[in-house]
Amino acid sequence: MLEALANPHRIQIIALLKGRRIHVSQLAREAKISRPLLYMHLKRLETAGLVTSKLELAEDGKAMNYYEVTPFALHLNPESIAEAVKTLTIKKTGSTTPDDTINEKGDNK
Amino acid sequence: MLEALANPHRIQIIALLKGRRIHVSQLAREAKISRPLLYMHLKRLETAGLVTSKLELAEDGKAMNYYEVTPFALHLNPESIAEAVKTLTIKKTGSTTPDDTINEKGDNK
DNA sequence: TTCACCTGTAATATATTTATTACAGGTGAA
DNA sequence: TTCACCTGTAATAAATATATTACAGGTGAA
Repeated sequence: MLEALANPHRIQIIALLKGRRIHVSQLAREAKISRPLLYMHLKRLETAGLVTSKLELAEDGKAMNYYEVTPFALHLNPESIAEAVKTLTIKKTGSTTPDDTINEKGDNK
Repeated sequence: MLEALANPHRIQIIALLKGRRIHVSQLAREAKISRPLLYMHLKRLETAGLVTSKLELAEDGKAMNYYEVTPFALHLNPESIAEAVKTLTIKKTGSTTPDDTINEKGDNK
C-alpha cells in the first residue's frame, strides 16, 4: 500500500478521483499523462486496493471504464509501523532458505 | 516521505529504532543487512526527516554513530491526499517549460 | 468511409532503486 | 603486530519502476 502511494502521479490520481467517478480517458486528460502510463499506475493502485474500476456501457453503446477511490484510512507513526512489521516478510535476493550467515566474525582484511 | 516509507527494510529499521538509540553496526546486525546497504537506507530515511543521527565518542574512545526515530505522525486517506496534492509538483522528464501539448485531437491512425 | 471518441496491451527504452564488492581508516586490548 | 570492533565511501551490478511508441479493435455520427 505504501509502495502504491509512493509516486506523485498516483497521489494525484487519487486526488482527482476523490468524491467522483471518472473514466480512463478523461482521467488521462485531467492528469495530463498518456493512457498507457495511466493504465500502469491504475493497475498498481487497484492491486493495492486503493481504487476500483467498473466497465459500463453508456446509453449510446460506448464502453467506459469508470474508476473510483476506496475510502481507505492509514495512520502512520513509529508505533503503528512497529506493529505492522510483525506481519512483514522481507524477500531475499537469491537463496530460498532463511540463511543467517551474514559474514560476521573478524575483519580478515 | 511516502517514498522513504515504501520499502520493507526501511520500515523494519524504523521498527527496530522505535524507543531506543542504536549505532549503525548494531543496527545492521539486527536488521540482518550489510552496512553499506544500511547506510543507503538510513540516508533516505534521514533525508525524509524520519530518523536522526548523532556521532558520539564512547568512553573507550571509539566513535559510534547513534540513530533514533523522529516522532512523526501521518494520516493518510483520500481527503488528506487531495489536500496534499495542492502542494505537489510533478517533475517532467525532459522539457523545462510547462508544455500542455499532450497529443490530443483525432486519432490520425 | 472517415472522424472522433472509447477500450485495451505488447515491446521497448530510460531512469531509479536496491544490493554487493572492494576499499580506506580509526580505536583499544592481547 | 594482530584481532575485533567501530566509522565511512566509491564503483558496480542487478532488479524494478517509470515512460513511450506502436499496435489492435470497438461505437456512433457526419
